[in-house]
Amino acid sequence: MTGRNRNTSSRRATLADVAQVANVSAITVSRVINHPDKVSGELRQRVQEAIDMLGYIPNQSASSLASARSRVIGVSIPSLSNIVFNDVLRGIYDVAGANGYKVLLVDTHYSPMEEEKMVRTLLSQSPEAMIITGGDQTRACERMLLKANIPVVQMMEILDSPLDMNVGFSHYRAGRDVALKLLETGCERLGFIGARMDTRVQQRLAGFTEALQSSGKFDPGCVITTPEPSSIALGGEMFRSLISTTGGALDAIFCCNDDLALGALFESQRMNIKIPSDLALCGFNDFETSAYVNPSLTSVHVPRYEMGVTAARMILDALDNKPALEKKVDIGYEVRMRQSTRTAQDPAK
Amino acid sequence: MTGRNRNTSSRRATLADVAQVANVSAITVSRVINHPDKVSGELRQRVQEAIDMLGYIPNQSASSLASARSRVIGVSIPSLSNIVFNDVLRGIYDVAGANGYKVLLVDTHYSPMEEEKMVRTLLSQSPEAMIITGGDQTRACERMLLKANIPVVQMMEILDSPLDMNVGFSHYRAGRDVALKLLETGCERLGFIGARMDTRVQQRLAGFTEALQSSGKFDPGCVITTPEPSSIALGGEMFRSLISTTGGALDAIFCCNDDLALGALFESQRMNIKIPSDLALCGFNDFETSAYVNPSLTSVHVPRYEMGVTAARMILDALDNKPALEKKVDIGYEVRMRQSTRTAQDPAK
DNA sequence: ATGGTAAATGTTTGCGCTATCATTGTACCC
DNA sequence: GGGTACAATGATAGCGCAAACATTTACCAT
Repeated sequence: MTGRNRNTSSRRATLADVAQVANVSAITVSRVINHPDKVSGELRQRVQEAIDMLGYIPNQSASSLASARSRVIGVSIPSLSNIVFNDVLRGIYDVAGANGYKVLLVDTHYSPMEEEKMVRTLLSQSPEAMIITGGDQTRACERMLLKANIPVVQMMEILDSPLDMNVGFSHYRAGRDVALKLLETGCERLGFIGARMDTRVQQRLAGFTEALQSSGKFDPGCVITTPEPSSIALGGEMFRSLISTTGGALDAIFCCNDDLALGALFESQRMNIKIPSDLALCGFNDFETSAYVNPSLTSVHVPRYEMGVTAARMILDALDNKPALEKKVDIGYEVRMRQSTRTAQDPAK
Repeated sequence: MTGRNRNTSSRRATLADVAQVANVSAITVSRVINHPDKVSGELRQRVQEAIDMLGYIPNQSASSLASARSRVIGVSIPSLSNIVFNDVLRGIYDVAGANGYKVLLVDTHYSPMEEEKMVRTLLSQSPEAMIITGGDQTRACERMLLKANIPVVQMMEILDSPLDMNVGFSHYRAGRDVALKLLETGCERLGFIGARMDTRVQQRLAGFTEALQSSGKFDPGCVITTPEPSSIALGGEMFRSLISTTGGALDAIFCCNDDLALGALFESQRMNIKIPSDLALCGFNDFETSAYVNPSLTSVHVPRYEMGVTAARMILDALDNKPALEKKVDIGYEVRMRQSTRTAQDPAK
């Protein structure tokens, strides 16, 4: 089979190949793909047939280069394993995909240095916009993002001075509200279990601490943290450790996320500690498990999917030059009181 | 500020800009970035300074176009919300990232038609390789993938005739093994709860069914399935429903995944059904929760992270023209017997 | 008829980069 | 001292596409 190399089978087909088969100019093929309304029905059909025949797939690199439009949104998250980001990503993908945008996703492993590298990688793809997590970027990373001159959304938390746009909620207030709610149910001695201790967890702890201090009930000896990543296993270990160091004198424990809280809950069952009568337990993020476990777990619910959707919509509006309604959106949260904590009416110990 | 448009501040810097500042040719700058060993130390430093000064970030579209290398691996998964894929993705990202590849990820929502569209999108980015899920592609999708003439890995399940490479395990054998293990512990009447019912779940059910039929213990009335996506809530509902239709005569239930199994477990606690003495329960995928919940949940453990790593490594080897050790890798699985099932020695009911 | 307008299609050019080949400089050998 | 070998750098061309501008045709109002 001579000529195999220069024919349809081997080389990837180009616009020019399609144009030749359809007996039109290359730009007409381009128009059929990008602006079909600008081509007559007859030609449109002829070109489409040639495209199908050759199995033509446009070369997006060439298109991006020529048109300065990549149709890519860069997204940076700190962890692929933390399922908190799944829902957020789903929101972003749903909105971006429905509007013809691809998502290029990177994982920074909670490291600003790595984030800087990853953002550079993303920017080299000429994304039309970026969605990044939190406000803890390096100076160099901020400079790159500003210089890129594209819409940027920082998500997950509310920032004092975002680079551009911002959607999230106040982890500080959420942590404070948890403490207040626990106090309301008659709990006096409150403990805290925290892992990873990224900025958002630190803010939760700060709010929690502040609420306790202002009612004179803060005891640093009841706070236990670790830089290790959260897991159910770790929650169990830290629970056991906190119970032993405090001599079992705690009324309630706030775990910085539901992984830890579920680990604590399961461990408490093994230790024969009654939840909530012996000890109340509160998590954060409100996983589906938390609502169904027995006793069900009090947690802070966050509209993560909606946050992803909002981030993507803010980006799209900015790209469409729509006047942004707000550059900063507080997506809120809700403390969901369940069986793992006591009720105000029944603060029995 | 005249001239602002043509200077560093506004327009994105190009190779030529860097070259001019460093007083070298453009190709030298390119070499500093891509083949630094081919440039003398002095020039390399001068160029690097110019790059830093201008905040130059290469345009990957132009690079891809000129070099026919995109450094992109396309990955297609059926669901972003199903956390089973998190671990797999983590494996892929870790290996791909460490080797300078970007991952372009799409979600097909378990639809072959959507998968076809998404694969077309991925191919338009000229990926150097593709990792896709399962073997349930449309004919057109298969044709596109073959025509692209790049390494392709189909993952998650073992296929009879993969398009190219394949890593996964036999869901059929896993389902069969679960049935056999449950029979070994003295369970006679086995039920099945399945949701989503994608091909892999169907294979688990087929294996499960086959094992029961060959020992004359299969009862289709004990099988309950739905095309809805799995969730803990759904697991609870289906459990309640299966218990009521079978009149509570079951010895054990195999849930097609751990979401459903945990939902069933939590619901059984509320219904005051004793696990495993009244009823044994087995899940699939072995989430972390399953090992720590009380009673701990028997489940089928799958090395998902390793599967992702293996998929990426197979791709890299193929791209390096290393002789692939095997085109098909069985990553295996393991039925982990825990407290939610009985033991062979103690088959008490 | 004449000019004017708009729709349909084509020609040219350049996006930013790298492969390829060409050139220059430098060390080294017999 | 003339040749060989190789390292370092540069000039040129072209990757595939779409923006910008040009041309053709059809149709209408005057």
